[in-house]
Amino acid sequence: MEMHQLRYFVAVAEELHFGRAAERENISQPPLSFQIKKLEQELNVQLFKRTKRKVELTEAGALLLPQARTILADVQSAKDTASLARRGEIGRVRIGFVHSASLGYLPQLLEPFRAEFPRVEIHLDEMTVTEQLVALKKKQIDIGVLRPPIADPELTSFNVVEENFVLVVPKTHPLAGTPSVELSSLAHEHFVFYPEHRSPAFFAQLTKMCQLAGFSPKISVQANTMYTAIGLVGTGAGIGFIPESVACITLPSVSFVKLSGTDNIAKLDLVYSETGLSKSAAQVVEFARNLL
Amino acid sequence: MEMHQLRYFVAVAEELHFGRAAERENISQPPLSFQIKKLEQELNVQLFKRTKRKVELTEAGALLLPQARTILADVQSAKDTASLARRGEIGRVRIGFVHSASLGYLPQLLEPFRAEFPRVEIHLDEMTVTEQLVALKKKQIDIGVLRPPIADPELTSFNVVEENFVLVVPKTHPLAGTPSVELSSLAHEHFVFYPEHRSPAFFAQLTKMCQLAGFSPKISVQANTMYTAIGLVGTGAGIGFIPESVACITLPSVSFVKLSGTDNIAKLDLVYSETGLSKSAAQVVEFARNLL
DNA sequence: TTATTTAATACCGATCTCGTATTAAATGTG
DNA sequence: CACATTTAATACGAGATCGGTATTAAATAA
Repeated sequence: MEMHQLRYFVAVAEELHFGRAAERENISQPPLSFQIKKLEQELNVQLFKRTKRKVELTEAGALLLPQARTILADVQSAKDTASLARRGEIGRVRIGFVHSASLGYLPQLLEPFRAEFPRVEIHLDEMTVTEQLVALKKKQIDIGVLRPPIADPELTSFNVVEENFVLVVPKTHPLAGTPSVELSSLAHEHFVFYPEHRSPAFFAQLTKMCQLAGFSPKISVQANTMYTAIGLVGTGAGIGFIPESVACITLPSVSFVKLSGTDNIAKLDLVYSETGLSKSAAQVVEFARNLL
Repeated sequence: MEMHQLRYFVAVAEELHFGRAAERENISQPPLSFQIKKLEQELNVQLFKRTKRKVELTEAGALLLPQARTILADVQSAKDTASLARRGEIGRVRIGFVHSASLGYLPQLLEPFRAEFPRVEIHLDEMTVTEQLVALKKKQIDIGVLRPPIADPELTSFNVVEENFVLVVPKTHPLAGTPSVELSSLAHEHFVFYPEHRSPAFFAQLTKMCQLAGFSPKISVQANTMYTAIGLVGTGAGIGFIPESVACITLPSVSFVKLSGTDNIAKLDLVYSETGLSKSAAQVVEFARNLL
């Protein structure tokens, strides 16, 4: 049972006329008659009752017709799928991201992307920067969203978000309610920090930021996520830094204070490996680039 | 996109090895490679990532695989359908029947038939004898179940049920409760009869039966169905005849009495036209014949 | 009876598929 | 590091298949 035989069968079944069906299929009538006969021989059943004057479907033909149509439609749909896949408009993209990207950048990127590419399945995994770099190498994720800088020469990256840090303080702290504060005035404070092993570069950035302001931060406790950091600040464990976009999480026990001064910028980069990047992942990358 | 290309594609996708896939499809490796390449060219997308050492599906290939399997399975199912249709084990059979056959004969025939041929769709239409004969000619039904005799030489028929008539009388009638009665003793009674136009032969049979017993029946009212006849007897409109199998319908207001004497046989015939009988209808006819 | 319509048949040429032989490249081994 | 082995791709030729043209046979209509 060949594809063209099914096409021819459907054409004859719909036209009920070999000549017109042949015309519709852009072949001449004799080979069409031949192919129908061949199909009938293979199935060992008469599909059409034909007199010299009239063609009609047999019971078997009528049963076969909808199935033939389904098969041809499925073939078309398979072709469409291939076409979408070629353009990266269908597929699966696995994205790793640091927890702090989930509030600001990720929705900003993915909401419009999903609207334009509804058939691209996005698989999200919250991971540390370190984990993301490993997963990118192992091809376990296609794209990482993390805090720069990254050193690996095999990975491509570009900056997608730049925002200021803000200070989180307990409601009971003298700074609570202050519009802004100089970083250098915080030398005596105790800090809720982030563990070095999860994001060495981010840790280094924060430390260097403090040192440029003239002090070494006294770390009272380390929090795995910024959400817990805010919580810990609320319990009086110290004060902390978070990127502005995370400050949309408010607790009754904490206040946010602007940091004045330069070089207190929290960056977010999109990272991927050029080699073996899937078409749909490339679409996400391109989309992110155009968003800038 | 040809059928064999889909088969080859699925084989390679499952084996992930051109040599083994070729063996499985009973062709040699070069033409298989060629067909896959051709398919990729038509779809304009790479389906496999192949090094000289390893074959794996691309994203597009992985998306195509389930669809290809579906298509191949549907083709197989279409072949199965054709095979069943050839043997008359699938299809639609339209059966016309007189109302009085619905209680006794029809379930007796159709219940075991449906068990053996579950994919044959049975379409039932309650019709008068006259209507059935017309519908058979017009090919509106495939088979009729009616009360003989029939005269048409183009129709084939055989007897499927022979049963005695019983007498229906009101509970208040002197005969109520009597075990049996001679037909000839009913000359003075009024009868609930059946209209001649619905089944001329049946009407004639009943009339002749009475005349052989020595009287002409006095008809008080005519009932379209035997069910209404029983009801009318219950209201005191007269007494009536029904085939034994219909006597399973009881009303508190009526009694049934056996008729003694010969030639009071109600017959039911199965009728069909040999010409243009569908395979599945032929299966029903054969099944009915074997049931005897 | 004749003209017309329509599917089937006969035959030929072009294309396609498949097989054999061979090549090229990657991996594993002595 | 050279060599054997594995595996997919390439080259080419034989046979099958498909489709085209010309024609035939049969059924209907005039």
